[in-house]
Amino acid sequence: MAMDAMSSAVLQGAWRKGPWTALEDRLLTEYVQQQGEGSWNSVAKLTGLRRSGKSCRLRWVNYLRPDLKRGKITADEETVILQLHAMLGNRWSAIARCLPGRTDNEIKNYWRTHFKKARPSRRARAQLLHQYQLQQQQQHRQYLHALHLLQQQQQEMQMQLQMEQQTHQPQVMMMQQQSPPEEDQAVITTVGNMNSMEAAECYCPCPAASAVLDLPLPADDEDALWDSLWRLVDGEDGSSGGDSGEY
DNA sequence: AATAAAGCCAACCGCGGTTCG
DNA sequence: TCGAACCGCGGTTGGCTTTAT
Repeated sequence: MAMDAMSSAVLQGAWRKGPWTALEDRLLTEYVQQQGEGSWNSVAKLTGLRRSGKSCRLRWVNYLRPDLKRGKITADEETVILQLHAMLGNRWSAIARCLPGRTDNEIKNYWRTHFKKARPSRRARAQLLHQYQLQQQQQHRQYLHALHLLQQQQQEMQMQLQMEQQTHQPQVMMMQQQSPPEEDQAVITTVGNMNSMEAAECYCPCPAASAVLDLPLPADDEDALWDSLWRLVDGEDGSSGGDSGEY
């Protein structure tokens, strides 16, 4: 009996895995037609399917749902995927909700196979560029602010030294105990401990990002630039191999 | 024609959030 | 309030198919 097999499977934890058969598909479809979606863990109890609730849900959502759109991703859908991915990142389910009939798994697989290491669309490139420019501007402002505070501090110390020389009074010690606000102190400490090269890297931490700011670029250099950018986005250090795990 | 490499996709796994008793 | 069960999501894997050599 199916129920006997199911009970045994449940008790032993021996859920069936691997590709679904036509019979399993039919049982699951009938279950959803009668019970509706949800309560996936009760599918095995009511149908005799030796599949976990998780597996049943996945099979239904990704393959059996009647509103699924079959066939290749169209150019329009591809555009939507690229635009939404530029905005949302790897939030596949959110992207899928904007593409009726497509599943998050389908979109995820499509992205991986078509765009994972490919040159981004113009819009996606513009977005990436914009992010870099904002980051650079923010770092530039922080750098200038830190420099300004450093100069102020140096001027104050010079004035103190001059006053000390003029009055021969130990006021310097008193003045040195006055501290700038905490956050300024942190910046001063950070920048103050840097040599000029480190400060420059703080402002402009990677060659690819620097190059972005120098647009427009010759077409030949642009490809190299985007390669650099992708490596940066992927977090590569130049020694990575294989294709598992990274986006 | 044989075979290695790459492409593709269905399915599984682990984790985090939500619901319920 | 807390813990177990359930659900959904993103990442990863395994295997089949197609393409290149």
